[in-house]
Amino acid sequence: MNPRRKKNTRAATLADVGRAAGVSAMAASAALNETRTSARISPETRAKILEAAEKLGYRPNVAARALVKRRMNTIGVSVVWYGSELNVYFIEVLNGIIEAATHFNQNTTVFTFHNWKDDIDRVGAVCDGRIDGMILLAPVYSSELAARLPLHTPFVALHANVEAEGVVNIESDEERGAHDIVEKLVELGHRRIMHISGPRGLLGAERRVRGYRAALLEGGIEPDPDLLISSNFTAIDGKKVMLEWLDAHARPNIPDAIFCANDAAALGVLEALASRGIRVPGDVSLCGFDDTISSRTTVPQLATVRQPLRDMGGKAVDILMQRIEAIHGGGPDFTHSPVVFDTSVILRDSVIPMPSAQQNIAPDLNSR
Amino acid sequence: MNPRRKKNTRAATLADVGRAAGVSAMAASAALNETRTSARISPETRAKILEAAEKLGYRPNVAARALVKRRMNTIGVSVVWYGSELNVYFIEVLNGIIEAATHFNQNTTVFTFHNWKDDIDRVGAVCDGRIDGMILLAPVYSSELAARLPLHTPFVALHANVEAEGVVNIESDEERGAHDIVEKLVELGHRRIMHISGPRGLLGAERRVRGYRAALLEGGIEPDPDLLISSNFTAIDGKKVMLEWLDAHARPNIPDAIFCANDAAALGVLEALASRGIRVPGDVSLCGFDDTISSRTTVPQLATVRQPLRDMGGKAVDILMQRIEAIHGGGPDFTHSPVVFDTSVILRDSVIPMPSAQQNIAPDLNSR
DNA sequence: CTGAAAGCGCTTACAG
DNA sequence: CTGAAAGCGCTTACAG
Repeated sequence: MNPRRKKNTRAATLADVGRAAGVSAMAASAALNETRTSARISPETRAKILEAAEKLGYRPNVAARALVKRRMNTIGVSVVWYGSELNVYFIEVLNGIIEAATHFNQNTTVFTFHNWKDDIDRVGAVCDGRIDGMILLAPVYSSELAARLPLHTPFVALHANVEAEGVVNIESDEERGAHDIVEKLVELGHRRIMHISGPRGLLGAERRVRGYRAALLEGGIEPDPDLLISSNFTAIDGKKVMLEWLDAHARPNIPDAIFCANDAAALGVLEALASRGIRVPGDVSLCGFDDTISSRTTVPQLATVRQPLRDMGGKAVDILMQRIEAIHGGGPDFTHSPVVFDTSVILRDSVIPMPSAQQNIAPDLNSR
Repeated sequence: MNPRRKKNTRAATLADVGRAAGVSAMAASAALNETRTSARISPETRAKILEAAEKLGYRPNVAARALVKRRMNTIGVSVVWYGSELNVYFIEVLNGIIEAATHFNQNTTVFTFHNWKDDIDRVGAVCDGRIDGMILLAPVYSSELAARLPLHTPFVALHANVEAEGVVNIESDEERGAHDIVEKLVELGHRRIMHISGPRGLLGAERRVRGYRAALLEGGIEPDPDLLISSNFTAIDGKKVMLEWLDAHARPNIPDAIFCANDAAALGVLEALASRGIRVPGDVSLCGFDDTISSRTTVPQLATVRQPLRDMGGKAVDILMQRIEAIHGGGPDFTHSPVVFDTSVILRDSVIPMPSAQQNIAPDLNSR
């Protein structure tokens, strides 16, 4: 256009391709898209078009296509950052989401918020044509706020802490998982079992507390309020509350075992214990929840409850895609009932039988 | 909610807003965007327009806007997954990227590839208007391939392993970092210092090897080829190569200290040593590189070289934004020279003075 | 100061 | 079978 050489090379358009091949832009579109109607393009013409496109490095402009197709081929993921650390839980789920999205030829874009309550409008604001659907990751909001989500965008939630009408939730049997790992600790001879919970009131945190209490009671152990500490699912806070507890209690009173509401908190606890010279698992057994990468990169490796985070992320995409297809017509209908995944206990080096149960064995051998 | 169950709720358009307010779509646009020309909208009209927009839940369609503005307000991040595990290095960098992008009001979309060499075309394919610029994370490709990157999209690389023309690279002084930590080991009395490197040939791996060698030579130690092992930056392979080396060597020949090319490899080495009853740091000192979260969650905590990964991610966004602004006119010019961050040695419990230098001290006291 | 028109790049539906 | 036209939703540039 401009005879003066401009710095920014402009991307080639369909019109450019058509011009180079001596056909109309429309013919180029038909040939490149292999639409039904492209049968009418003669093989030679089509070859010329493909060649021109290749030579010009033609890429269909996604915004233009989206405008007419009303489809961006992109799914959004909304997540809140607590503090400023992206946690590993999120990464595992994102892993599954990206993988599944790629399988459907969809892009994934991540939106981060500070706070579900205040930012729910921003979640809605993002539904402006840039995404075809949205996955809400561990959302916490009121149902009134949830009602403000735009109707024209389909939503799927994962680990939702509140039920929103018409939003399918993907979850795991957290209460069962918590129960099973605490039951295991009891079987191994531990009696004074501490739980470092998530924020009280959140569905996920409460379910884990319920499982913990149930397993204790089944084992004939009366839950000790002094051994139930509330934290917020982060390593930093896990470390903090553990140190505070240790400061307030004499060394002989440390628990036999500690069950943390998630792996991140367990990492913080591990740091706190190490800094006070309390050995894991020699002095206290420790376990987490989630089976994130980090549970395998601690030394000792962390016993935990596995929820198939990656699969759960993938499932969220599957369901979201069904809803998107349904909206765009043609797709089969979808279900509104929550999807519940099983959990399983993963025993690793951080948990050993209560030492008193084997006091004739030298301490060294406990850690192999 | 909707009793009519109108499935296909369509998002409100500017025309809808204009109609509701009794003005043209263009007037609505001017009022809502507060453009210079919007001064001409009377306060009453503007109020009516804002009210109508609010009531209709109007959101400017991003695809339409992008089409005319040639701007998506989205930056892409390209990353290769080795195996199927997203590693912690990536998480830290992504943290910084998302944070900075949010600050500039930009979205971040992550593209994952299997292999830089084969997928470089796919990196280009993604430059189709959906992103305004791209960050390449630790890319490995040939400069010929790099030349195929679309000219119309600005790129910034982080930890690039090959230099591509016109692509600014963000890096850290890895050679210096490796040198400094090995120098420290020498100062502490260690002589037989092993290095478990990254894949030979990769820029980052070579720089660390060079720093290692230089520090040895400065300390009057002739590098021993038997103590230089090549691995691939993963925990799994780090464990494997360490075990192989131990199998091939008699116990008295184990090194005084081991410097791993990254933290992940060091975790694997830690496992390998533990499985053979070799104590860290009692029998051998160990250190990594990167200062990822995992270096703080091992017992003992891992000495390492810190590179400010998060800041580096943020810097990549800063520079990319400059280039994007420059292309869209108006912005200040940008530099093509690489940006080099400082590294620093972080000493932690996994490194102690060479025991022979303090043989009168009981082993227990070494680990506090 | 105002509104009508053109155009971003593409696809779909419709005449010829 | 083919090309010309309309339109997706928005903003910019241009007449009145």
